[in-house]
Amino acid sequence: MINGIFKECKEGVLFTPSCAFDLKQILKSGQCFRIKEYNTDEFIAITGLHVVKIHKYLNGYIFHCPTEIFINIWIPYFDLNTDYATFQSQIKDDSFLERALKFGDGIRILRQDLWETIVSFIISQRNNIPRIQKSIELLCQHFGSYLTSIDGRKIYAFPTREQLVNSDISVASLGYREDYIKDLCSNPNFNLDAFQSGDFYKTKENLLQIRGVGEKVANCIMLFGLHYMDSYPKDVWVNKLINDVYNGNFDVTKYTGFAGYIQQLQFYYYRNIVSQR
DNA sequence: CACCAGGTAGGAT
DNA sequence: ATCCTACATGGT
Repeated sequence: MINGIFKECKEGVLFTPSCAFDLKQILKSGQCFRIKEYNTDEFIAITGLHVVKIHKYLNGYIFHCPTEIFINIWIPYFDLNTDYATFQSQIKDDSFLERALKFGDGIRILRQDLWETIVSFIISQRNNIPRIQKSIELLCQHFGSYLTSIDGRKIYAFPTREQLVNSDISVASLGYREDYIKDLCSNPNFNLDAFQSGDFYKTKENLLQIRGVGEKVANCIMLFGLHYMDSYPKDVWVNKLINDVYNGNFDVTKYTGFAGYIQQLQFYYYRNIVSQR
């Protein structure tokens, strides 16, 4: 682990970050829709069939799980083996980005489950974040496997394709996106292995074959579900910011190797602060 | 009432 | 190839 240290404690694992780890920022950064702060400084994170309670403790976080699970599941999920300090040190000569970094210095790019990411970002199109979260929560509650209970809250896994394919998913009120999800679940040609080639353009081409996936959603899936760090999704906020701050052109090639991280910093700062005035 | 939300498909030019 | 518009739903 590069940006912090961890050690066993009686509740599980105490993780003390040295760089770029703030759960509140991460859950409000728009890359994931299911990390929840259910009480002040008490969080639940879910990936695949794994659930963990995390609570803030001193200048770190306690993960309520065995050390082995922390190492095998949560270190990769929170991308703790990537050094964000190196990325951050390359931000200079750009006062907007410097302010964005100051505001969102706890953001990391998660390594989320691919299937969940595909479905979630199809739902995200022309939608707003609270409603996306609600729809996804309804899908999980109605069709996902029950995992466990944390402080009285029942936790469900994200539904598999098999769990969705013959279900009436209208309870999630996805609007016109419901058809996209149905198509995805029932398309016999769809196979998650198609996105594991390791080639940026081939992978994007394959993603664009999915009905409901265009340029922007494909880039989100590439960044958040496949960890292509050079993917730079342009949504309404990023387009607005490029116009307002950079007079219409932002040279992303300056940040090769971590363009997606730069995008997250810009998105999080602009959406939460600058545009609120 | 109009307008917006982490856009895209399908059709017209 | 590039431009245009309809699109479900719920919130302000």
